[in-house]
Amino acid sequence: MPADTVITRFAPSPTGFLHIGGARTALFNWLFARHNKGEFLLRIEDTDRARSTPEATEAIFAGLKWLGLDWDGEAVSQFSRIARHGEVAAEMLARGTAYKCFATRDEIDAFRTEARAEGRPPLFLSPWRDADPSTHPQGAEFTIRLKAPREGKVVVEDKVQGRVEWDASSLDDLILLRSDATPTYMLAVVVDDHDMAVSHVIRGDDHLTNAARQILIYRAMGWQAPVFAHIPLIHGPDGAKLSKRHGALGIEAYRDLGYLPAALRNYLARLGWSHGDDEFFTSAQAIEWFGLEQVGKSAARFDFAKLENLNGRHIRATPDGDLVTALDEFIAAQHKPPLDAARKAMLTQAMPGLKDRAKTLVELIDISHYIISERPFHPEEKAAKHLAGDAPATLARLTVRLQNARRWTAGSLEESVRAFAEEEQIKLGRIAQPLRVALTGRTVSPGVFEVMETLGRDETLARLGDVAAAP
RNA sequence: GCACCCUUCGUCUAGUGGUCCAGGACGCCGGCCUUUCACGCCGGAAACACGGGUUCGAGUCCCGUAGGGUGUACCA
Repeated sequence: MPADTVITRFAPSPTGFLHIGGARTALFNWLFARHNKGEFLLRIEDTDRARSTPEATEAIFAGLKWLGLDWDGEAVSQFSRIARHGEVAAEMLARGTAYKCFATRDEIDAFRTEARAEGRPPLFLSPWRDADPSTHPQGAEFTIRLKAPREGKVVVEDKVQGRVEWDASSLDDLILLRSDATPTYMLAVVVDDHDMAVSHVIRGDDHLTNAARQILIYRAMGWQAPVFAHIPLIHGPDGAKLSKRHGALGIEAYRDLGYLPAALRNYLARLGWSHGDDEFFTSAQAIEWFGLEQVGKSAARFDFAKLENLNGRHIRATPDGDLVTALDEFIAAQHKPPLDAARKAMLTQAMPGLKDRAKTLVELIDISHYIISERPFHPEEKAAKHLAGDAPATLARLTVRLQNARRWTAGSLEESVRAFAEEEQIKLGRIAQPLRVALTGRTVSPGVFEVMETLGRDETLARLGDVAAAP
């Protein structure tokens, strides 16, 4: 593989579902890799054994698959690489860029508490940094710390944030290997990113200061650091950090709400990244256009109204047959009775009139109610009003005419109903609404003549009969 | 506390010193279309956080203030 191949990775920790912020990070990595014809890798950061669960790992896989973010190769378990992490720590010890620290947790905690109380920086400077090995306590537990430079600057040339620098004195000697010999996140990411030949690290900007520390580890090992790009976080509608309490729903919640993966990708890409005034685009276009240069620096708020609008546009842009398939899968996922072939055919036929009226799959099912459900219908309360007064009598007269209709198409049906309204000297609306309610049980539906055509003569007449028979 | 990042309509954003009395999109308001509701179309209200500089000229550069965010773990 050529050295200039772009390799990105998404590295979630399996401590819960794939949330929307993680999904966007994954999306940006995927977009960047695909744009550059590189690779998009997946690594599960499961070194925290207490909090990691296999269920969460599965949820992340499922979430990425549903969103359509395919990764290259097998997902890597960070925990499985624990031996290699230990090896690197040992090498750093040998190189003199790390040291054993025998300070106990209690000592460190006490130091920090005191420092804070006195208003001093709570940076723990280990007394073991330059200790002679002969003074090391025998058999005592120890951690391995990075021997970080005490002077100078640490610079991150970030593709999104620009040049950011810290005084080395503000960074502590972070722990590389815990006292139980397991690696910390800092060590593990660096070793894994290096070994996986990751060229671009694209992640949330909550990791920006971590980049400074990680660069120190790269330096200590004499490795070349990857290109960093810290993208801004997504905030909740109230501007606060997106947390579970603030509607940071798992990706599957968006699926259940009836959003299309294509729409979610579109929306998420547009959150923080732009390509001029383009708002509505396909993933192929996003891949073609994507670049780190057009990623903004400020946090964005999640806005359901806009997602919904975009979703509606994607629904309208989806071929009718695909929409029926999506509906079928959606219904199956909800454990509802599956659609039979006749209903699927009706849905496909009616879809042009249906999809204009739905912004989500949930709404699409709702507006398709007159096809999916069985007669007889019990009209909704406000719909029933259209069946009051002389409406049933008028409907009955219309039914007779309909029974003799020669052609059963929306066009000819409209002709005869219009003619009927003229004879009765009523406005079309006076008969169309009762007709709609009789046929769908609702006041809202696609054009009533299309509904009749979709339903067919027998079903239409049967529903009209139901109304006539009602008390 | 300290460090770092951010700040254009309610929201997402365009804007890389003059073409910006700031453009688009969502949402909102009004209208058209119409058998309902949508879709579509037309129109409207709505923003450069504040204060100093630099410059002939600043939304665009610099400094400060305010507000927001992130980090500061033997968590990732």
